[in-house]
Amino acid sequence: MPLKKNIKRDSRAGGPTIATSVYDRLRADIIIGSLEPGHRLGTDQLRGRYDVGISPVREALNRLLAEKLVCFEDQKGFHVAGIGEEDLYDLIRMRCWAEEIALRESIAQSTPEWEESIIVAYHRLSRTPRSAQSEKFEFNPEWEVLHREFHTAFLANCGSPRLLAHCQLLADQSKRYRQLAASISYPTRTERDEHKTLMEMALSGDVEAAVEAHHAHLRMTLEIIIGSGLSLPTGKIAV
Amino acid sequence: MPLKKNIKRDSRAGGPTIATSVYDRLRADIIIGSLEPGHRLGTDQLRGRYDVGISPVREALNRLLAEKLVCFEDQKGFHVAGIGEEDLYDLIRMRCWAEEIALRESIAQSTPEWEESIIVAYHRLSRTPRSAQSEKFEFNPEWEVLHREFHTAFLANCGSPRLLAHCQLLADQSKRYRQLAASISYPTRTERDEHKTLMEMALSGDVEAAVEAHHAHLRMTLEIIIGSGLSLPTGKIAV
DNA sequence: GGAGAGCTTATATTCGAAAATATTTCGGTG
DNA sequence: CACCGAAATATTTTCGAATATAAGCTCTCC
Repeated sequence: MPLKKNIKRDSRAGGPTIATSVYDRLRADIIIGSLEPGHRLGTDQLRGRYDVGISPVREALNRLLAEKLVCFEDQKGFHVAGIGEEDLYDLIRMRCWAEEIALRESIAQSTPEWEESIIVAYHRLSRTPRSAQSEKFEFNPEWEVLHREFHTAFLANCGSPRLLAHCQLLADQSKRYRQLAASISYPTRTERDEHKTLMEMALSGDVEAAVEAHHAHLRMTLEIIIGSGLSLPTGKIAV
Repeated sequence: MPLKKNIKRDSRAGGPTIATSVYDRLRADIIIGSLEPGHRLGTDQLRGRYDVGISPVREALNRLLAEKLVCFEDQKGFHVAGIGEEDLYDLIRMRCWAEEIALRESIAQSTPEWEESIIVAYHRLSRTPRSAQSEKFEFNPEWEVLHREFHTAFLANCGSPRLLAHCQLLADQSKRYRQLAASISYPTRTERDEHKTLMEMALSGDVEAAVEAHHAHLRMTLEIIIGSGLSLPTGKIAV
């Protein structure tokens, strides 16, 4: 259950507003799945859940529209955006396009610093456990941060702030699917090996091999979920 | 000056909320430039400008974050996102990438309906005046709607809702630059000819020619603004 | 002269009640 | 039983005052 503390008690000077804190927690709850796709986000409900007033709740909800994790309709309020098979296809496809461009640009402008950042990111990621618990999959926030840094390292040299931002946004939108895939495939999938391959291919300078390895990695989420035969909840998709 | 009516007087049942109306007007004012890049968006100021309460103003501002037309900092409020030369380069480059993919996919899956939608959109656009006034450039909302429909027609067959949405978002983000370019180049630039070329190239089935014509068209905004020697206001860019 | 503390002013944020709107329930009629 | 309209209930949205925070200004001390 939600941890109901520290939002009101301490001074916020120089720190996040209540609205920003609610935003962070709402976002995390949607990504982890404790607020499920399609779920109504009623202001009274959230007020109770996060122990805050209506105004910060509404501010947070409006801000979450930017990430397409939330849908909104005038006078009908907000609900968690849906997920679905077709959307997953589209999202992975989109990620392959965007990240291919960024990867190609990054390799084309390869520098020693870029290469080193990938190696360091791989090293950090590989010494962190994928799951917070070993018997069953449990979201590990630390691994997630390092995982994002690892993947960002490949794209960071592309020279386009907007492209990089877009790749990040797509990665964020993939998180819900990735959590699902992780809980299905854990502990069978050896992501560490996949990450090593990505690094080696990128550092080899063989653009086509690097791109293909990258695509294969992104598609794994799709294959795991579709292969599981799991029926994804429908509900309105936000793109 | 802002038209201060019809927000409070009529029942809103089934229609847009006050917040949504403010959002629309704020957005339009930013794009047209009456709210300039870098401009502080104080809640008291906007309250007076749009004759509404603080809550709808804040709701609208939070929603505008999604389109990167507005920047926000906890406790420091909102301001209009900046524009700049480097950002313009990046944005055009990004648009070229994204729209190239969408155009290639659309041509690859060409259908008679797709072709017809382009022809109809061209016809509608070409019989509408670019400027609301002939002696000098004045924003013509009708032309803008048809212009967007024309460009969307080319990409709509790409089969990816997310890619199409992203192209739309990039086009929205380009609007400020496009208004600027239009006021510089009017009436010299003959956009109608450019649009005709785009149509012909796309319908010819020559993918490379169509893509190149498309890129050239997108780059015109960049060339007009850079060629004018105009110094773009700086200020924080939102990507 | 510069740095820091304290005070004042401006404005961002939050509060929670009131107003507006949507949804559900109930009763009447054909 | 089905449909419609009215009333009741639930929820969203807005209101505007109160509270919290940042920014600017002044004074004092080293």
